[in-house]
Amino acid sequence: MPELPEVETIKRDLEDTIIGKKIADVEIGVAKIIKEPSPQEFIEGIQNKEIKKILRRGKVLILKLSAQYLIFHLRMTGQIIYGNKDEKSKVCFLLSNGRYLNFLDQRVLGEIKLVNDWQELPFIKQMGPEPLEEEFTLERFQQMLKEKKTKIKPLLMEQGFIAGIGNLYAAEILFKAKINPSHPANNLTLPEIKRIYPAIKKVLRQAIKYRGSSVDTYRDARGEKGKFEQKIQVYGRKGKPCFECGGLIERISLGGRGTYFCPQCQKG
DNA sequence: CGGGGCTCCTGTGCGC
DNA sequence: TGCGCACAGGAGCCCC
Repeated sequence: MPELPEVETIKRDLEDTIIGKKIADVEIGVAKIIKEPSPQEFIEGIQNKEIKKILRRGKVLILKLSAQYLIFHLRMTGQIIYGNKDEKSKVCFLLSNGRYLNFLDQRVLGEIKLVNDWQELPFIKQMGPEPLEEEFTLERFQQMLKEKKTKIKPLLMEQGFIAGIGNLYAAEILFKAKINPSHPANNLTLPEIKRIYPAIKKVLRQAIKYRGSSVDTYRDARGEKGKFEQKIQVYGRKGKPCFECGGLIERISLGGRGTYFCPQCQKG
C-alpha cells in the first residue's frame, strides 16, 4: 500500500533519474487508468514535454511537465518503475533517453490524469495538512482533533484530515503513541495528543529513511522493496507477541479496515 | 455530520 | 488435492 513514505521514496528516486528528460511517447495498455482527458488528448498532451519537477501531495505523485501536470495515484498496488520496458506495464512512458517509466498495477485501481492545475483537483483541494511540513503544528493538530468525534485511527487515515497516512502507518503511529485505535478524537487529553503528534512525524520520517514498507506489492522506482517492514510493530501481526510487552497483537475492524494493536500497550 | 456498506479489482489463502 | 469463495484496502459514493 503506497502511503506517504512510499510515494516520497519514489519521488526522490525519480528526481535523480528523470528530471530534464522528455516524454517521447506513451503506450496505453489499460485505458481505464487514464481518468482524464481522453486517450487522444492525453497522448498529444504529453508527447515531447519535458519533465521539469516532481512534487508530492499526500499519496499523490505529480510530474510537472513543460505544460500541464501528470498526476499519479497508486492506490493499492500501483508501481512506478524506471528502467527497461516491463511487459506487465499498464501504461508505459518512453523517455528521450530511450528508457521507460512503467506504471504497473496488479489490481488496476490506480489512476493517471493530465491536468492544467493540480491544485484545483477536488481530491487535492480538500486535503488536510502535510504531516511533515511546518504547517502541521501541535496547536493546529489539537484544534483539528477537537472538532472530530470519530475514532482516532480511521480519522488519521482520512486524507481530508491529514494527507498521506494509510492503514499501515495509522496503526504504527498509534502503537508508538500508546493510544487505543478506537479512542474518540475529541476525548483525547493533551498528554495523549502530545504523544500522537510526534509519533506521526517520527514514524513517517523513519519509514522514508527505510524507503517504505513492502507488505504488499510496493516497490520503489528502482523496482526494489522497502526496508521498513523490519520495523513494523503491529501491522499484520495478529496473534504474534508484542515487541514491548510480549502480549498478543489483536486485529479488529474499524471503518471496515483491519486494525492491529496491542491491547496491553495501547490503553490510552 | 457520522457511520455503515458497497464499489472498483485481482492475487492470496483459507475451508471444505 | 483442488475448487470456490472471502478477503485485502484507498477513496468515492450512496443511504440512513
